[in-house]
Amino acid sequence: MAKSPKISASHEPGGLIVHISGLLPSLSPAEQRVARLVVADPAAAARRTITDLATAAETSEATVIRFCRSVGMDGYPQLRIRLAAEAARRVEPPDARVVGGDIPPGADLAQIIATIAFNDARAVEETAEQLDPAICEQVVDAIAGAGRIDVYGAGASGFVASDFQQKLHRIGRTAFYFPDVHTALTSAALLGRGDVAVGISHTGTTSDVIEVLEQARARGAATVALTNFPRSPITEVADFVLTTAARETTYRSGAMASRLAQLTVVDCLFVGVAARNRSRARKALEATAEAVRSHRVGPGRRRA
Amino acid sequence: MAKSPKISASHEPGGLIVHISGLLPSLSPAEQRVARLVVADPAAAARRTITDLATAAETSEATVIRFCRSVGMDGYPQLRIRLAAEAARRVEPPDARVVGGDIPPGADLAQIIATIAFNDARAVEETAEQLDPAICEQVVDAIAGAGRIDVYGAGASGFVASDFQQKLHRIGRTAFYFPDVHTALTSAALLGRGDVAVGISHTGTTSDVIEVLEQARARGAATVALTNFPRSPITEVADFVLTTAARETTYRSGAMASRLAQLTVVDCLFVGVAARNRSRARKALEATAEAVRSHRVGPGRRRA
DNA sequence: GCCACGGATGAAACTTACTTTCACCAGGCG
DNA sequence: CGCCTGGTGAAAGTAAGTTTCATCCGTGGC
Repeated sequence: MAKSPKISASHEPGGLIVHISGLLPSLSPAEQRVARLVVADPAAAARRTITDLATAAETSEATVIRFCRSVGMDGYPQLRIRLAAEAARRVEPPDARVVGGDIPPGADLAQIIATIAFNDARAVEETAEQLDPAICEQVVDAIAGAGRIDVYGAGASGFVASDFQQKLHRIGRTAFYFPDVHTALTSAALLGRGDVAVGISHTGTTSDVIEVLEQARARGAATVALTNFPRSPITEVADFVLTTAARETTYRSGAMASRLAQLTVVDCLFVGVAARNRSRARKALEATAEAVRSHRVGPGRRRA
Repeated sequence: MAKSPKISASHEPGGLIVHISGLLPSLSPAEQRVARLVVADPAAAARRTITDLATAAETSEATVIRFCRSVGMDGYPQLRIRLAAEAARRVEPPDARVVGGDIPPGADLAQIIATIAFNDARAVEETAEQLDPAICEQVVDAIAGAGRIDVYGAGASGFVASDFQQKLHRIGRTAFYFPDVHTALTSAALLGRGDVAVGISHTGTTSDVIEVLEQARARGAATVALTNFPRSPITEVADFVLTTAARETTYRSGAMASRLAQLTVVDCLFVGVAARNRSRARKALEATAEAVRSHRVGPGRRRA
């Protein structure tokens, strides 16, 4: 029985379409008509029902099924989803993104969005890659065992600092953030051995933050710096230096990508600390979530 | 009220999966079970028959159909094909990283970092993909031409709100943020036609923010909602709805990835507004940068 | 506490899509 | 000329998908 010439369906390296066109000549006339339709527009074929496709190929459903078997599929539905997958794969690159650079003057919003997202995502990824787990570990240890944690930051980095403080607080660590330098200095003066001070500054040159960190260090607290520049002044007053990897672009300023990168680092530290005592952290989180529950309204019903 | 906010319903080029996870909370329990299966493994779902999937989700075929309709498909076959296409597009199974999931108890810091960074980066990318430039454009227009802009947000979203306020302020737009609900309500009551109110809430269920936005809308201001869930209550009081696409994981809470996604959206709006009047924005930015210069120390200073 | 209401749900009826069977036809060959 | 053979579609059969509808359950009004 020379029947059922099933061609290796399981593995068609060049793709299903290539595979089909390869054995096109070996198909019967009616099947060839089907095959040609499929090859011409896989995506469209995937959308059609078997009856539809049969009609378009001027043949019967039975032939379409036979075609499916001929190219190694189980049946029509399988062919359909394979075609859909195939079609999706060959549409790929819409890459109009402006890499790393500034936004061009004439850019439309879609371009702006793509550019920002790309740079933001890359900053996050690259930051993670260059983060030293060993140093993170030490910082996490310090924070997890700290009597008190002060987080400092000014301007855009202030948001990150504030966020970190709030996170630590939520899992039951005693943490503070001060928007005001004077208060921060006062607080730093009250730190001591066993406490931790975290200073956040993208440029690493914010004198306020450096000053406060210096004070904290003088009092015996462990100091941590989070900056984009490993050689910047802030690193000189820090016991531990964590760096972000944002290639900040010129004018758009606001340290946009860097802020995301900072937040990522903060999140890592946070999760690390929380993991130190899972059950306690979880309980604290649940308690805090519960606390705001009454400020939530029921989930949205679909609009009629 | 609820005059159908502009949720790009048909427009979800950012991926079906993202779209579905955004809709998840607005689905009924049985539909959610289906949705979770689909999101967890789109490729596998595409291979299943409707009966199969229904059984796996411990529900009936009818519910699966309802689910298809809920996410905007015609029926099951269409969903299947879209899923297959989707699954094909996202290529690699990310090796050790824990996708979208929680951090495993025994994870070491390197793993934690990789996981967080991956999810964060993805949230940013997927958010950008599903953002509707047309709606952004309208929002940017509104903000660029607004007499006054109020930004509302509570908890974690409060940071984002505050950040947005600060950004707008830096380029010379009159913007406010209020950490306190009462003050916010008061301010909202003073808004009027030509003003813009932006409400940020990851879940879209924060009653405080909804309330304030509602007030603003009643006074004639254009209202913008930024949330992860396109069917959540906040969208009912918003003229424009912008969505993030963070698949927030369970316990680690704090809406970590979502916050980055929110910031990305905020940045896009910011740059969009700044681009409306480049020279003025640039001048404002330079002025603000100049203002803090004296708080910066020279690079590589030796310890003082 | 009762009842009306509306949404959620699955069983079953129903429709459509897919698959198999089978009879037919055309051509090739003894 | 008759018999086989592969290709084909009509029609029967089966499975998949869709609709309908009765039931259930929670909610809010009285």
